[in-house]
Formats: sequence, C-alpha cells, structure tokens
Amino acid sequence: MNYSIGKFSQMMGVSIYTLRYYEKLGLIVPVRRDNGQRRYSENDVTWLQFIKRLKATGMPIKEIQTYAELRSNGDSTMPQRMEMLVIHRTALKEEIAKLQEHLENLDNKIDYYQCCLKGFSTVEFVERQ
Amino acid sequence: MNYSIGKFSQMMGVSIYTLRYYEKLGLIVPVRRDNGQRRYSENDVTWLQFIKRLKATGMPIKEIQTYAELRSNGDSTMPQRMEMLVIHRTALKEEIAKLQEHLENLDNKIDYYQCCLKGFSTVEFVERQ
DNA sequence: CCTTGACCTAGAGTTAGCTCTAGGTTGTAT
DNA sequence: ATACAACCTAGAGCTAACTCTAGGTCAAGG
Repeated sequence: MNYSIGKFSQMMGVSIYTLRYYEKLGLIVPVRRDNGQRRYSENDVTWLQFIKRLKATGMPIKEIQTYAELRSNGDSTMPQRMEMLVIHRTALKEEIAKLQEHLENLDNKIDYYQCCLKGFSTVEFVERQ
Repeated sequence: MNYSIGKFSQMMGVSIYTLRYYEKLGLIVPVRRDNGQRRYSENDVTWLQFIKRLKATGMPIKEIQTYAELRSNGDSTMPQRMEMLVIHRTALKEEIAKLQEHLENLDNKIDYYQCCLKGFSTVEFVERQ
C-alpha cells in the first residue's frame, strides 16, 4: 500500500507544506514517485511517527537531520544512531526531572495563595470556580 | 538593596538584551531609575525567578504578559492569576505524562536495537562505548 | 474539449524569542 | 580633564520551524 501526499498528510496529522519542507531537509524522502507525484509507504508511516516522537521530546530538526542521514546510509550506522538516542534519552530524563521540580514548586505556590485567597476574598474566588 | 542591569543580568543568568526586551513587553519593569539607569530590587529577583519558571515549563511569553499585567493591577487580580496557574499546571502535568510515555518508547527502541547490535556488530558497538 | 482538484517547484512571508548595532549619555578612576 | 566602562534608546537582524503564494502540470468527469 502507498499513499499520496494528501492522504499521508491527513493520516499523520502533518501538513502537506511540512511534508515537503521535511523532504527538502532530507528527513523523509518517499522512495517512489508516479508522474512526479510522491508515494509514501508503510515504512514512511513508522519513520514519520518516530520523527514526530523525536520532535515532541525536543530534539531540534538539525539533529533529526543527522539521524536521518545516518539512517539512509544503512544498517552499518546503527551504532552511531543508538549513541544519539542514548544521549537524547539522558537529556529527556533530565528535562522530565526538571519539569517535575517546577511542577512541585507551582503546586506549592498555588496552595499558598489559595490559602490567602480564602482569607480575604473567598467570594471572589468561589465565583470563578 | 538594588542592582544595576549588569549586576542583575549576571545574578539572574538573563542577558541585558533580554531584560530590556522583557521590559518593553511589560514583563519586568524596575520601579526605580537613577539618572535614567534601571535599579532592580529583591522583589524583581523573585519575580524574574518566577517568570523563568513559567518559561521553563513552556508558557508562551504572551501569556506571561497577561499574567504580568494582572499582577501589576494589584492583589484584587489574585483569583484570575490563580486560575491561570491552575490551568497551566494541568497542561504541565499532561506534558510530563506525554514525555514519560515518549521516554518509555525510546527505552524500548534502544533495548530492541541494542539486542540486534550485539548480534551482528558487537565490535563496532563496543568500540563506540 | 474544458474545467476542476490534487499535485508540482521555487522562493517569499510569518511568528516567537531573542540578539545585536549605532549613536549617544553617565559614573568613576587616574 | 580625560579616558573608559557601563549604561541608554530605537530599531535592525537572526534562527528555528514552519506556512503560504504564484505559476505550472496532469488525470478524471461532464
């Protein structure tokens, strides 16, 4: 099975513009074309899902570009790719830890001020709930 | 105690450019000036720390701007500000959950491929460790 | 045959969030 | 008094990551 850019865009939740932009950057290049029109495969589905994951976890496009280049050079680049992923995982763990800390702090602030609010303007506050 | 923009920038780890930019946006406006030069207070220290926290947790500047405007209108805006923080907290929790899921997926991928690597190119992989 | 809709390319435009430059003023140490 | 660092403003410039426009091709339906 293969998909036109319109179908693929819809399935993946990525705009046609973005797909062509990613192709220009070498992130995702469909292997086939019919009369000049892109044909995306199942393989492209899983690959774009992975790209989206990398993006969602804050990897900059330049780095994804590097990864994609390694990938297109075949299985012999697996070690380097794994190295990149391991490094990225570490960064991600740190980011999560940092966010968790910020969340606690935010919780405390909210608790603190909701106490105060109860003191001097309960009505106002209750109205907004 | 109060600080010149240079001192404040250094203490807070925020560039002078950024401080002036934030001021233009109304995020942090030092109350005093001496001969036209900004003087930041202890109050500004805690406020900027909080701004940094909001930023680090992904709040866009426009929203921080709204918050700052409410803040500058005094205590009567506390309920609205708390509402903003509560909403932001929810978004942050979701973001953390999403990242955690991505992390698990990444872990699995790494595990999976490191198994393969052990099979067909241990040497290559060991070399890069 | 002709229109319509999905596709194509190259390149311009947009948004967020800074970052820097130019040209000028002020405070401090010799 | 004079150098020199730190400050000031207005506005231009930059990077990332898209997003859109203009002008064109091509296949299918009426």
